[in-house]
Amino acid sequence: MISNSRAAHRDHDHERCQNAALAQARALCQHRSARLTPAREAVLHLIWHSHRPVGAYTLIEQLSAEQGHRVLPPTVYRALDFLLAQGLIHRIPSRNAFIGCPFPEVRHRNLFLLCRQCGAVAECSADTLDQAIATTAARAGFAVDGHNLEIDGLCQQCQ
Amino acid sequence: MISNSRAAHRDHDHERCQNAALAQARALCQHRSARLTPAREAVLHLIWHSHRPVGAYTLIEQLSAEQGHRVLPPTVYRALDFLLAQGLIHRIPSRNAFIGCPFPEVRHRNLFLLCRQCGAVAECSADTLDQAIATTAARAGFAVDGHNLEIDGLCQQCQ
DNA sequence: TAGCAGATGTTATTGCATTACATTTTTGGT
DNA sequence: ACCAAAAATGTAATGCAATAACATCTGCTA
Ligand SMILES: [Zn+2]
Ligand SMILES: [Zn+2]
Ligand SMILES: [Zn+2]
Ligand SMILES: [Zn+2]
Repeated sequence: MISNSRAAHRDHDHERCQNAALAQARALCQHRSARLTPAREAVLHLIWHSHRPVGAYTLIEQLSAEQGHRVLPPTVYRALDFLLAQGLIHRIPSRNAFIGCPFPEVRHRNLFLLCRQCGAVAECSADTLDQAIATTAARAGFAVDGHNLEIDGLCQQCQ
Repeated sequence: MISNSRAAHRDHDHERCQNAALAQARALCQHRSARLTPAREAVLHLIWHSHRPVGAYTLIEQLSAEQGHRVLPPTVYRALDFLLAQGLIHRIPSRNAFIGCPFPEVRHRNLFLLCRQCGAVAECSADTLDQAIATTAARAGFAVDGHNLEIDGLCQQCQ
């Protein structure tokens, strides 16, 4: 099992998270010949501002402030689409919000731990759990493409 | 494990599903002294029209047609809130839509099988899977309130 | 240098959900 | 039966999330 909950749900030097994520994104995009343009990188940087999911319109506001002129929805949504396609961010459906992926180089299913107190979201990837999900689906004769698991509760810090 | 996938993802006499759901809802509300008013029952009936999740604005249209006058959003959302609180329906966040719960009398976590072909959604309750989720969360020091698991893929009929 | 594909700018619209306040209906105590 | 409180419903307006459609620009390649 890999997880970023130790960082996400604790006090930590978050600039390291942010810098690491940006560096990794640049490396990954270079390797894939995908173009991490300034606009896309700016959105990714804003998303990594914290471990809390961010709404698209919040990003629009922040980006507008940063760039000194009014940024419109399609600009941000296009950047988000790119980042989603590259697996650099995830969308949290229950929140209509986006969060940075801490391990974009690894193919993985979606598994999030959402703390109702501090709002931070950690991501995990657990093969045993993915297996259990596959098994359950198989018992219903269901062929799995993918899944999204959101676990609500309290992180260790907030208990 | 309990599941309605045998019915939801196959040809079947769906009126029986609908009638059973309505009857059960009435019984449950009576037992709880919760008021399943005509408006609420009408919404529940519409939701049980099929095994596909329904959006709120679709319900608004259908209810308007049924009642012969313009029904406004808060009317439907209030009914939905009631039905959600009673566990008679669930919201599927990834679809912004609602679906009837086939076993509202049993306390359970959310686990849905969404067929990308036919659009039907089956619901399951699997203790072993709930356990696996709890275990995974526990390993991250996370105290679980609840979870929502949406599995995308193809149902047996559509494979 | 012409053409193309990808990326961005711009305007408008659609869909989903809630706030706030007025009115009506139901309920339980007298 | 009567009244007050609570619950439910009606109504208007608004806010937030996402997309459609079309124009323009940029960088690459033939
Ligand atoms: Zn961090
Ligand atoms: Zn991820
Ligand atoms: Zn049915
Ligand atoms: Zn259910």
